[in-house]
Amino acid sequence: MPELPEVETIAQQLNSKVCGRKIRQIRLRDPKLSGRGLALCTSAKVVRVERVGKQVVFVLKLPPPFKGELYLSIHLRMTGRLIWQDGEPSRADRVELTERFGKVRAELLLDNGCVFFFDLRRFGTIRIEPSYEALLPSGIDPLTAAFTPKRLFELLKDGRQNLKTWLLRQDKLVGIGNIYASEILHKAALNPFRLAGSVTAKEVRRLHHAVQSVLTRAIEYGGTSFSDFMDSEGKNGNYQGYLRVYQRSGERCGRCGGTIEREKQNGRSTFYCPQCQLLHR
DNA sequence: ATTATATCCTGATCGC
DNA sequence: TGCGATCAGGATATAA
Repeated sequence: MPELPEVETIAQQLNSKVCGRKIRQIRLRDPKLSGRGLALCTSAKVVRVERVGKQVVFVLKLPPPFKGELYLSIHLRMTGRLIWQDGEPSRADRVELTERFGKVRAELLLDNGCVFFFDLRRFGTIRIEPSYEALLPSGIDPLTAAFTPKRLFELLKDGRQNLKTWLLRQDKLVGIGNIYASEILHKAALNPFRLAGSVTAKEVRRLHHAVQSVLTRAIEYGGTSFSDFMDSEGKNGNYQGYLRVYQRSGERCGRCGGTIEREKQNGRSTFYCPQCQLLHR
């Protein structure tokens, strides 16, 4: 389940492989995927690969006579994976990859290798946009300078949802999913059941710091691998060893020794320590 | 207008 | 052994 750190990891890795390379062809192997605009990408050059929200975006420069850039966005949703393979993929390569990751949903053939898109549950999407603005989600990216405690406070202040559910809202902050929402609230020692709008200025500063530090640290460790995430090399991330609450119900809280619990909020599991996170409501 | 819920998918797991 | 039910959760369409 790729969230911001996992998508960032994949985008960085792919960028190092395909920056400056030429796209030879894009093949869609799943009729559920829209092929709109994809033909335009043939012979385009990859300017860079970057993360935009939770999307992996290939910034493309079109061959003459076209002008300007084109944006190929892949959203991995729940189970999407992008796996890089050097050189021309052989029949044996495909067989091996399919055994590991399932059916190929799409493939991007470049002049130095191939990006395979696997996606067990097929929630992921591919789309082409003619402008960068069209890609931008409405929420603010928590790893940009625009994300300040003041801004966070303003966003939170009218929130009538519980804090945990609020953190998952991509129209407010982009990139946080179910794993990091729990981790962030634990780090900030905040009650997941609190009304978002009830958080004080002091608490907002703690939350702001927790958002940035948890996400940054997770990127440093190459993301979290639970069941579905693997990087573009097909390897696991390492942050799962540093998770404090997620999937740790029944274990001891590393901060206060309390027992971590799991509870559903709006249909999604939340992991938290009742002893050090429920002090304020 | 804002928030809650159903939906999309498939494989793993569980109780009977 | 097998079968149906449940769970996992990102984002969106639809309902409340």
